[in-house]
Amino acid sequence: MASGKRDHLVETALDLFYNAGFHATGIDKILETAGVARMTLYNHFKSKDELIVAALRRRDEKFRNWFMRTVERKAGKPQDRLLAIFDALEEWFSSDDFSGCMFINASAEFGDADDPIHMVAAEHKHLVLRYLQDLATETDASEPGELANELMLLMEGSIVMAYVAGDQQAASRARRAAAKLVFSALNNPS
Amino acid sequence: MASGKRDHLVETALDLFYNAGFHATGIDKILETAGVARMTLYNHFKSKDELIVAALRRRDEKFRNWFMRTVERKAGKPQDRLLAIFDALEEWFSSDDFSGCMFINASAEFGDADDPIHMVAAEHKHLVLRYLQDLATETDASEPGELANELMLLMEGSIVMAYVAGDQQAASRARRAAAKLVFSALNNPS
DNA sequence: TATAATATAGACTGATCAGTCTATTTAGTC
DNA sequence: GACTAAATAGACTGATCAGTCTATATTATA
Repeated sequence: MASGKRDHLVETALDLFYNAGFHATGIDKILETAGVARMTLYNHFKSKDELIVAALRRRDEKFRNWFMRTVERKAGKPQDRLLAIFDALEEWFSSDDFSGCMFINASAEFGDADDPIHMVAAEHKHLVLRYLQDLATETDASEPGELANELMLLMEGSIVMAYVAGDQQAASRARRAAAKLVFSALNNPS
Repeated sequence: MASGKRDHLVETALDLFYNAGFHATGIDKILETAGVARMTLYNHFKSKDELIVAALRRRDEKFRNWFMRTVERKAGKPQDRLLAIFDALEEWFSSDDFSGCMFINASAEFGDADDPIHMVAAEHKHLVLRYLQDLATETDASEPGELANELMLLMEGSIVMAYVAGDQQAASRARRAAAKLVFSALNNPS
């Protein structure tokens, strides 16, 4: 058994960090919530920053799994899946514990691009972008890479508008814009 | 003289909060940097949170002034200005002290939508959106409100990709996507 | 020069922070 | 039952946190 305590700590830290922020969540709060002893944490992680990195890696794994499964459940044809992205986002935004994108939040608190925490956030965005590129490549888009980047911008923009400005329609707005860009990419061979 | 000390405190706090984050920046650091006494701060502000709100209000004022002036300097015709938005962003992204959008960062640390700090951030996004709507209304776009919302998504998305993922081309990518949406809005009366 | 407002230094509180250490107990393996 | 690894409680450090208080000094106005 590769330590269920470690798993439980990561999961607990993930929830607390996501809902209350990284600096605002103290080690004591995590230990108390997880019901785990202090030294158990420091036997598994060298520092709080390492725990943060572990929590972000788990979040990346869980989020992308959920995201890809949801997109692929909502639509079958490639170009439909490009729009289903925004249906998945809408579901996310309206869920009870939506607190924005944890990786945008992490970058906000750890702004140095060389910080390992920031680097995990960057990596997450690259992985999401790669997924969009995979989807776009399956369509007849003239430049799938460019289309994927455009949809990525709309995706990130809708996350920000939903979270910061509280725009309830951010996802559907992004979807309509995406439809135009997809249409354009499919009908404008360059 | 309406207290130059207060102004100096707000300005100093603005710089520190923007570069290092809100929780990570202590009162002591602000006082030391500003060269101001402790009680001077607490005579002007009831709490750190009030200072944060004041700093964000100043940032909103300074940023939007710079942004609008820059857009209007870069282009004259309404539809050109809609694209000049992204030239202004490119300038911002490549400046030395770019640390993302301070209001996105603030929302990340103060996630509760009812928090006065989060509310100032939301207000900022609404004001930026209103500016885009004003620009779009001056064009012949069939639905200027929708176009403005679409460009807003691209703008916020490019900020995220530039800051979190370190995408150096985020602004120019957004500009190309915006050009397609502007073209679509000008040639598809609905 | 007298008055009043503003700013000063710096001590102080009580809480919280991340991280270390020790001694004990629990749990799994042979 | 013996041995080993993992987890436990909890005290402790030294730093830092936001915020309060006091007594003094500076500054501007009248």
